Amino acid sequence: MSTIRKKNEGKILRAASQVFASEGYAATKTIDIAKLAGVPKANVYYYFGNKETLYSAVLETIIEPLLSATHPIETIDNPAIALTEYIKTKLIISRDYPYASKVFANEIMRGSPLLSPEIRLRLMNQSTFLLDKFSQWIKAGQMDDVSPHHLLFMIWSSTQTYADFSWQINAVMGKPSLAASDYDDAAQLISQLVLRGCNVRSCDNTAVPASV
Amino acid sequence: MSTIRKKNEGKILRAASQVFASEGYAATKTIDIAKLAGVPKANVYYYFGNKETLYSAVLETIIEPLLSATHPIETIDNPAIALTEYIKTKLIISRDYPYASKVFANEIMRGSPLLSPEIRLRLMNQSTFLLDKFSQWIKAGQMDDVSPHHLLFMIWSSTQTYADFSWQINAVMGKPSLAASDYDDAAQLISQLVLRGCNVRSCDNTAVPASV
DNA sequence: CAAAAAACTGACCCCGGGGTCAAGTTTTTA
DNA sequence: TAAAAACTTGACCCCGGGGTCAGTTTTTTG
Repeated sequence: MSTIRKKNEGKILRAASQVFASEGYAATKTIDIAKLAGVPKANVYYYFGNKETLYSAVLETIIEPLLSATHPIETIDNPAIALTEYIKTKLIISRDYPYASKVFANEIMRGSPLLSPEIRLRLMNQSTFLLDKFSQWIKAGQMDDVSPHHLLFMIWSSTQTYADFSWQINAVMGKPSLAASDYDDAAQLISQLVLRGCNVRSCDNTAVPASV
Repeated sequence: MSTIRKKNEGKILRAASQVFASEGYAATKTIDIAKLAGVPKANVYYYFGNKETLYSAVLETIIEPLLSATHPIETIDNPAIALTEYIKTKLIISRDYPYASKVFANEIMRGSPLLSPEIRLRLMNQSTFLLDKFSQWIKAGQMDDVSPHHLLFMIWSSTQTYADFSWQINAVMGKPSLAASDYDDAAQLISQLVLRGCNVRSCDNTAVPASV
């Protein structure tokens, strides 16, 4: 791929992420993406063919980070550390890919009509893996007998919310945007609720946050 | 208001909730609302004037339940019971108003461009009230010194997610729709995480769920 | 350095969906 | 029971936005 192509696809993709995130797929006008990217509208079509392909390309950008977010759960034995790291990773995704995260969330809300079946499958496999892992930990007595499904939904939603509802969160926090420390605070709170709430045992008792 | 008007406005409003929820504002065609309601498109305009007014009317339907959800926090002194009831109420809203909840969530995600300033204000006041209450409990030593903001976001997101991401949740649960007991399980899990996670003290120790 | 390939762009097409309207029909009112 | 008010509806208008294209410029290739 020529460097010109790479550069322009990048510009358009970044602009598209922003506009799709703030307007939603249907309300997005390709002319607005073009304007934000600083290219004529016809160029958007030259590089991506049509609006839906461009949208799919935006979706693709978040899949990789999303699929590798489970890395801590796959590689760390200690459930307290694994969960803490997973939560941290999910929050970092919300922070570092705010636009694509939002686009992805919207897609899922609509029943993922434009998501490729292959990606759907990989995401379903990932959630099955997570549920299995939680069940194992419960069986092994490493955490209380909570519902793995609902625990998973809680972790997903409370981390994802920082991207999806950033407007609301900024308003309630009374600031125009969150600082790195705010994400740290969120990670700390969510981890604490999960670890203490499920009574997660840590082998080396370094992972459970100190109580007051 | 004539009964004919009431009946038809109701039909159209219910249809509109569904279509707006599943398609989003921009992608919704008024003809689809009309079809679902079983009336000609011109009737939709006869009763609601235009698409945006109809959309606002749908939004209005969820405001009342949403604003009264804080009732437990306002009236119950015991934080353990108050929080448990609040979480339960929020989940019931997700369950009983799945369409309007989704429409509302979408509106908030977009920075609430179509929400009336008056409602915005009332919602902001409500969140300030909740934050104050949490702070009071912390100050009074009734719960650990957690971040009220992040705790609030966690409660909002983990209850709201059952409406917003119902597709995903049903898929991961492996069923076409959730049963009442699933919502009970969710309420139980979320309450447990909050109460134990924040070490909420209950005056009469009936509210903290038993550990395993 | 020519000619082929890639990139660029303004002008244009076209259709789908929001919204209107005029001519009805039904219901209410006095 | 008549006429006013409320309701119904098919047909229509219109424009905005997705998408195209032909002609040009720039870059690459051999």
